[in-house]
Amino acid sequence: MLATTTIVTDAADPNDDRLDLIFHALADRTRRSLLSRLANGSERVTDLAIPFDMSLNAVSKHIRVLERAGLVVRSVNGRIHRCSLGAEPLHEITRWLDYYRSFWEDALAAIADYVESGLNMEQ
Amino acid sequence: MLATTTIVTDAADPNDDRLDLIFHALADRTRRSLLSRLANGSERVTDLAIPFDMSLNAVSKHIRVLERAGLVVRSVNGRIHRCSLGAEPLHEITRWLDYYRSFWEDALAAIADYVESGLNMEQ
DNA sequence: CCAATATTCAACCATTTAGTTTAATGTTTG
DNA sequence: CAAACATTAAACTAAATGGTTGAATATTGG
Repeated sequence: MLATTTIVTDAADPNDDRLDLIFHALADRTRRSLLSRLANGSERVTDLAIPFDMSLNAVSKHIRVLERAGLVVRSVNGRIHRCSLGAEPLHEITRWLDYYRSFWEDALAAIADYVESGLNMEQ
Repeated sequence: MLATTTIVTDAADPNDDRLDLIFHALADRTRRSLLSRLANGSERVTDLAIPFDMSLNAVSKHIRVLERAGLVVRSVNGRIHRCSLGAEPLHEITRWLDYYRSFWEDALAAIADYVESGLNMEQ
């Protein structure tokens, strides 16, 4: 059954700030690629930058974006900055998805029903 | 145990284009709010725009961004454009998450092990 | 100590974004 | 048909983004 709660704006929800940062960080293939590299283990900034066709500085900036989102954690040891994956955002985004998945699937099921029954879906 | 596959760039992967669009679309609270509205059922553009403190045109543009990402599907009937949720992106993003979740959890477990065993994680 | 290394900072540029306002387009309806 | 309605199009602005280069900072090693 469809939930009846109407979520309208959630204006100024502090969670929204985090989701903005997380989704924005993931909306770039270079950054997603960096994450997939880190899934194989932590790496220095310089090493992370090697395979990319852009300056070290650019990669450094990308890493900072990931860091702001909590997707990357940095541990500084002398001049070496070692990056690894951050956990919370994955959970956060998973929670977001899980929450909406039910609505989504309900809504899509409803649409499928309309289609099946041959009714006009408009109006 | 940690996976040994090294994913480096995945350059020009057509899937990346889609993920860019999807994550970008989700990286805005107005758009996420629109999606949550649509989870309660399809709506006209005008109605969707009502609760927001911005012009109808701005909302119209947001809807187009969601549409490009496949998150919203539009069915035009006369002058009325009825919007509803699109399914594939949810699956796409879920697949992405599921794929990386294993690496993620492995990596995080490895980090936890280091911490537990009191070893220096750098180098 | 001095040079090389690892990384960021700062200033800049082109492009995209998110919003605005003012038309334009097409559809209903009295 | 003419006016109201639903929506997009177009042109514009301010701010953010993704990249560059060149300098600054701090650490390490010979």
